[in-house]
Parts: sequence; structure tokens; C-alpha cells
Amino acid sequence: MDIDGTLTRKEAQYLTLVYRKQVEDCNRVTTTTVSRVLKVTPATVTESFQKLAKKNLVEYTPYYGIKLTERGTAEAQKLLRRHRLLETLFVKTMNYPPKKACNEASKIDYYCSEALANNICSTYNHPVVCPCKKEIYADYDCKHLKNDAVW
Amino acid sequence: MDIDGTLTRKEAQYLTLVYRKQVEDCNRVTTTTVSRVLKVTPATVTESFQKLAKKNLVEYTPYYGIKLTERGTAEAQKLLRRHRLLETLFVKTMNYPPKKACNEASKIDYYCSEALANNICSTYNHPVVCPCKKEIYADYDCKHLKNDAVW
DNA sequence: AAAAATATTTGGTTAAACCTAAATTTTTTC
DNA sequence: GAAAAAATTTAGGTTTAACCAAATATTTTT
Repeated sequence: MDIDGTLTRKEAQYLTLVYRKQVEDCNRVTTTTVSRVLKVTPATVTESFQKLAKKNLVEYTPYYGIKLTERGTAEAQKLLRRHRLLETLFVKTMNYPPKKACNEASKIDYYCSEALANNICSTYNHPVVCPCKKEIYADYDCKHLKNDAVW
Repeated sequence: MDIDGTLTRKEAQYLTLVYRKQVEDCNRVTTTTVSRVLKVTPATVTESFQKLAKKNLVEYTPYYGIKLTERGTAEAQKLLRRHRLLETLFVKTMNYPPKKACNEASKIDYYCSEALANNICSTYNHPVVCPCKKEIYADYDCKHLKNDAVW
């Protein structure tokens, strides 16, 4: 309905999965691949791709494939940034092993606000990688502007 | 359907609201009160009370009122414990003001695991109150047993 | 080019969370 | 204590998300 509306949790999950496979792992993203990872039928994946396309996050050509748009890429990076900053928080404050930190982060990353992510980021001096060494995408506002999210 | 099934996010919200009004504030909980706080119609509140009753979390007598069961009380305390431990984490690590910490915690508390709550609890030496001085309900396992959630 | 594999479309289901309007029960007021 | 007002519940919806199976369409392999 709303062309550029916000993402649901599942849509966010599909989007970041596509991003990681496509951009970080340089693999082709097929309907079947995604359906196996998320344990849903291929039909469900197709439906999800269509929804992401309607929101201008991917370009979707039936039978051919899916490609992230600029907005889709930015959105995925934002989501992964939040995830990886949460991992960082858990490791730094409570000595979580990276894998456990990742599991915990996965449960809440979608619900975590940008402001919280930025505050974690500032607190730990804008880390460039998460505990498992994956990139934490820089956020201009967080790095360069005064962080007044807290006060 | 499932009599003792898990809570949805909204159900958790209704339950903790009832708990706070009834147990912490010693107020009578009416359909209208809840409907005003959550900005839904009274009919929706009734429906929610019925669902909580089906899951044995409250005793619900139509037109008369609602009363938390032992299970309902325990469940509400668990949820509030998680919320307040998250608040604690944000204040201790990032110097959040309590009110902001509360807002952030509200977004994620339902999705946060028991294990994470326990780890925060252990890390900060089992605090008995949250930053806004509300009770953090004790958890026997967390306080007395060796905490092996991390390793 | 036929068969096999992959992907999409069609036409559903289920569950959560809400609503309005009508009916019921309780409470208030005269 | 009966009538009116207020509160609550019931009945009968809607919407949206997320899934599915079966049929159809397309692409790839043999």
C-alpha cells in the first residue's frame, strides 16, 4: 500500500539476508537459497521479494533475480549496524562470547532505536568492526555531529 | 487455543499494565482505565482480558473485574524484571537518564531473553531497584546458582 | 526438444489486534 | 426503587502479516 513505508520485522530479515549473501558474500541470491535458510516455501520468498520491490528496496525481475537498490542497501546497512553495535555492547559490558552476543542481538536488533545504536557507538568510540570482525557501517551523524540523543 | 501458551507482545503489555495498576498502585483496574491508557476501545480491552484468562494469567469475572493469578503475577514480574534490568544497563553503560532508559527498554523488553536479563543482573550485582527506584524482582536461579548463561 | 529444476501465480488459511453497533449489566440519581 | 446514565460485553465484522499447497510458467540441463 504505502510505496516507501517502513519494514516489518520479517521484511527486515529478508532484506539483511539478501544483503549479506549478495554484497558481503558475493553470491547470487536465489529464491530457493533464501527459502532454505528461512525455512519457508519458495512461494513465500517470492511474495516477500515482491513486497521489498514495492517499497523500492530491491529491483525484482521475475525469474531473473533480485538486486538491492541504493535505498535497500542503505536500509540493510542500518539494520546490520544496529545488530553489530548491540553485539558490541554485550561483549564489552558482560563479556559475552561473540556468537552468543549475535544470538541475543538478533532477537532485539529490529526493535532497537537508531538513538540507542548511536549511543552505543559513541560510548565505544565508533568501532569499525563488531566482535566477529564484520563491518559496522559508519553513520555520518553519529560520528561527526554532537550526540545529543541522551540529554 | 493453547491454554497456557506464550504471551504475545500486546498481551504482555496488557498484563504488565494490570499488574502495575493493581499490585504496585493498589488501584482497581477497570476496562475503561486500560482502554484510555492504551488508546483502544473498551471492547478491545475486554477481548484482551478474556485471552489472558484463557491462558490462566488472570481470573476474569464479567462485569465484576479482573485479578491476577499466581502465574499471572509471576509472569508480570518476569516481564518487569527484564524491563528494569535493561534500564539499568543503559544507565550504567551509557549514562542514560532514567526516563530515556525506560523508553528504550520499552521497545525491546518483550523480545529480550531471560538469559540476557540474568547476565545484566549478575554484572551489576543483582540490583534490587531500577534507576527510577522501582523494584527489580529477584530471580532465584540468577541470584543463587552459578550463572553459566554466557559460557 | 524433452525432462528436470526453479520460480511464480492463484487462491487459499490462520492469528493478532483492532473496530462499531447492539445488548447487557451495574451504578447513579431522583 | 425505578428510570436514566454509565460501564461493560457480545456479535459480527475488518485489516494485515505471514505463511502454505497446487497449478502454471519459465529456465536450465541433459
